[in-house]
This record gives sequence, C-alpha cells and structure tokens, in this order.
Amino acid sequence: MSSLPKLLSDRIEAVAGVDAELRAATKPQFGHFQCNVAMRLAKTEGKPPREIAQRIVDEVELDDICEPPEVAGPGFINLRLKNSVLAGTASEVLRDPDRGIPKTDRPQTVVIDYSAPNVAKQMHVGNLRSTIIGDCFNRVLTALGHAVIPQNHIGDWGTQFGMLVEKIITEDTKVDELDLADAEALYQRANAHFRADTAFANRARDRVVALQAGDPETTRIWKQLIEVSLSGFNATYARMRVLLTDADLAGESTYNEDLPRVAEDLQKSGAAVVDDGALVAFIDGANAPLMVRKRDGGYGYGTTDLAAVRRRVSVFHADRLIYVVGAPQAFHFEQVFAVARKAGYLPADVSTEFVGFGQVLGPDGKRFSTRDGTAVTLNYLLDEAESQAAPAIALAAIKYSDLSNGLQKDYVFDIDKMVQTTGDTGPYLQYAHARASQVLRRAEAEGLAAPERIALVDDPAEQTLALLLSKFGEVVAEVGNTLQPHKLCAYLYELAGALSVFYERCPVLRSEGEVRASRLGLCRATQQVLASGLDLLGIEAPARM
RNA sequence: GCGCUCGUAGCUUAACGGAUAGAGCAUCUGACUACGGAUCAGAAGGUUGGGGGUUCGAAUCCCUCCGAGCGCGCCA
Repeated sequence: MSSLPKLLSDRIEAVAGVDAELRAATKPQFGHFQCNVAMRLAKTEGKPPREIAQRIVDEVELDDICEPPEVAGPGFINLRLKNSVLAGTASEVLRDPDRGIPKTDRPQTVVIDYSAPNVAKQMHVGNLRSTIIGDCFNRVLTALGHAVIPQNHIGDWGTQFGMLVEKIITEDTKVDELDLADAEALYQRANAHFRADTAFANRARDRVVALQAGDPETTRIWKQLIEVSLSGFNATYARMRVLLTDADLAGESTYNEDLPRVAEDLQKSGAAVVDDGALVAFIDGANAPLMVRKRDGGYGYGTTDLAAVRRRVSVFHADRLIYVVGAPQAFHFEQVFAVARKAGYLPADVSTEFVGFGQVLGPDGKRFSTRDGTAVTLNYLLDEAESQAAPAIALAAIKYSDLSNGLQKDYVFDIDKMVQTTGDTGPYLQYAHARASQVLRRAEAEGLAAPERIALVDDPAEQTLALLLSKFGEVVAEVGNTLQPHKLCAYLYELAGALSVFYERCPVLRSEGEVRASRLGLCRATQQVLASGLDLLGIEAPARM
C-alpha cells in the first residue's frame, strides 16, 4: 500500500518545486500533517513566507485526500485528512496480514552481532542489553524483508582456558557434571590459584600452548566447558524468549585458523606495519593502533574481529554489519572497521554500524553488583522480576524498559518501576492489548460478525486511532533504518493511550450498526498492531492478564 | 594530554533545525453499581548546565567554559 505521507509530499513537491518537508503535526489543532517548505522558500523567492504558503495551497491538488489546507503561524501549511481517507487507511491495516509493515524493495543480507556471553561465566547484566536489543533488530529487519544472520560471538578462546583446563585436571573435576554456575565457581578458584601458586601458573601457561597446539586431552576438556556453558546460555535464551539458536554460534575460536592469513593480508595491503616488534594497524585520527599480532606471535582480539568481518562479507555476503556491543568498545570497532576497509575486507557498498549501548546500573546508580561484590547474573534479574509479576509480564517489563530509552544511555535497574502497569511500561501495553482482545472476545460471544472494514471514524478518538494505525509501517521501517527501538516503543505507547481514550469515549458493544462494525474494526486493527509491534520488541501479548 | 558519549520539570525521559519543549512517575482535583478503574479527564511543575555565534526560526548546528561517565600497543 502506498504511504499517505509520501502521496501528500509528492503532490506538494509538484507545486513547490522542492521537497515538501512534510512532518507529523506537532499538535492536534494543527491537523495531521504540516508542511514547512514555505519558510525555506521565502529567502530564495524574496517573498513573505505566508504568501508563498498561500500560493502553494491555492495551486496544490489535495481535495481527494484532505480537507482544505490552512496557512498558519509564520507560514506553515496544515493538512487534515478526510475522515473517509482515515477510515480507508485503517481498513487497509485491518486487512493487511503485515499490518502495513512495508517489505523492502532492496532486500539485504544483514549480519547482527549480539549477545556474546563468555564461556565458563554465567550471563550477567552486560549480556542483557546486547541480547534484547539484537533480538529486536533481528525481528524488525526480518519483518521488513531482509535476510538476517545473527552471530553469537561467544568468548570461547583465550589465555583463561589455560588455567581453567589446568585447574580441572588438578582437581580431577568431572566437567560434564557441572552446570554453568559451577563452571564459574571453578573459574574463580582457578584465578585465585593462578595468582597464589607460581608452579600452577606455569602449568596453566603451558596448557594455553597445548590448547593452541590442539593437544587432544586439553581440547576435549575445553570442548566440555563449552558444552556446559552452552546449555546454560540456551536455558537463559529460552527463558528470555529470544530467537538465538546454536546455528547462530560463531565464537572467537571460529576464526583461529584465519588469523595468520588476516595478519598477512594486513601487512601486504599496508594496513598494518611492524612497530616495536608487533604488527599494528594505525587509523587516521587516532594515535593508538589496533594490535594485530603481539611481539610473542599471539593475536589480539581485534584480529579476531577483523577475521569475523572478512568471513561475514566473503562467506555470508553481508550487505550490512551491525554490532550490538557496549558503548565503551566504540573506539575499538571504529579501528576494526577502518582497518577492514583499508585491507579490502569491506567493500564500499557494505555498511557497518556500531550500536553501543549504555550500562545497566544498580539501585545505587553504580555498577550493578551483589552484596559480595560480584556481577549480578541475568538469571538473578529474571528471578527478581518474576517475584513481582507473572513471567510473561515480568519479561515484558524488563525488555520494554531496556528498549524504550535511547540506547546509549545508562539506566538503573529498578524492577518495581518496570513492572508498574501504569505509565510508559511494557505491562501497560500488554494491558491495552488484553482489553481490546476482551472486547473482541465478547463481540464474538454475542455472535457479531468479525470486522472487515472500518467505514466511519466520526469521533476524534476514532480519528486519532485510525491515524496512528496508518503510521505503524513507517515507524517499523524507520527503526530498521535508524536502529532506534525506542521509536517503536514510543509509537506503541501512544497507540495504547489512544486505544484507552477510544475505549472510554466510544462504546463498542453498546453501539449499533455501521458504527459498531467500524469500532470493532478499530479494536481489532489496534489489537493486531499492538501484538505485532510488541512481537517486534520480543514481547508477548497475552489475550488475558 | 588526546578522543568518544552525555547534561532537558523533584525523579525517569522524548523531540528529521520548526508553532506554546512532549510524556511518564510522584503531588493535587475530578469521573465508576464499569465493553476489565491495571482506566480516563484536568491542574501544577522548564530561563533545555553557563556564555557567545550561525539562522526567518536552536534543546538540536558551530565556538568556549563547567560538570558526569567511558576509552586510549602487546587482557578480551
């Protein structure tokens, strides 16, 4: 379906000669859309803006869509859609299985890097945001018709595995009997042992070498640790209802074999140079280089990231790379992307986006940790939330509060506030959906026909609802472009509010005839859009609460 | 020292350079024998950290200062 704003914009542009600068009206009394172009034209044409606005209004042909346009203020043109047009677009949303979400005409392969927990560590608050945000992007971009390839870059490699494996051998631990919490406890014991006992530390270092050399016994234990960790991760993913599966796993170790090749490429292309015995890559505008190969011959984690870029482009044929990682890593990825460009791993038509998110803070506004100072685990947060509300609602509360603010900001994890059912919260949206569902259920019980079209929108509350419904598709498309989930949250909150007003002012079941049919249609369409929108956020929309 | 992010009502926050800066929480006033009040209507609350500049128009862009957080070669 062709978008109404686009249609209006084109008509005005035909008369004005430049982009119409069509915006949603800032206030209801200004109609539905406003056009700001007259003020800009005033200078070039040397005429008063209101005069230009009036000329555009006189010449533009909008009678079939709008009420007569009005010139207002310094030179705004205010547009109000005809009720019949509002009813028509709302009907389209009602009938469209996609609820107006546009399928892109340029489908891309999009790789999204998110979640990325560390092996032998429980998922903690830091993993919460990456997982929720990445899951949302996955859903939104898929809905828009893109091919999404999630990549879970788990921390399954590094020197810490030397001491872990050595500790297991020392303690004669049966790894397959451990759960993830046990593994983390083992990690902490290994760490302590490493610092306290030089002999152990030396054996641990040798063990790293053994792991890198593919020693069978070491490799076997390492793989067991991964298995234990994965079952822990997957349990948490299931609990969070995110889309990640084992098929999306591509841990750091995935790229081990590629690292020498990457270093070679970088050196050949001149992207990296030997400096002080190490191979490093400088980028413009920064004096700190990316460490590619250390003096001892080991590879930096940046090299792994470069190998991942290379593989995502050459094997997956990605058009767009999205990284959902904590904000502090912004500079690191700036380096990685710049070096990858220089090395030829990133053709000009492949875009990269670093989505850096802020920290989740504890009630004291500082790093979220337990009383004994350890990081708070994700399961602990979920337990806390579920002690306040049923699981579906608790999860909605957490996800919505995470997604509803700007991503780059830190926020305080305040479960009491999150599970509130009033105000701008996940449960409020679920409640609105449940209410609409209830009306529809009762209508069905009374034997009323399922709504097929919305013919009348005479009440302002109905008009507001209809207008909002028609905007859903654009909002989703915008989130796909800008990667700002809070825009979708704000939209859904507004829609839920409009439904509540409608609900108060416009009785559905107690009305009759065409009015009742239209109101049922509005109810149905709103319920569907709320369900669809919440699903894109990864939030369930129960029919009852 | 260099760089990044940020500073909006008591609190949490929104606003492609557009009209009187928009919400929620908390506070205060109203509405119910209800299509689920887990709601709605309304009030009060802002010199958008300070100061300059650009612009017809600035929370938004530029400069500067103040304040907060984070990052800067062999950890990941």
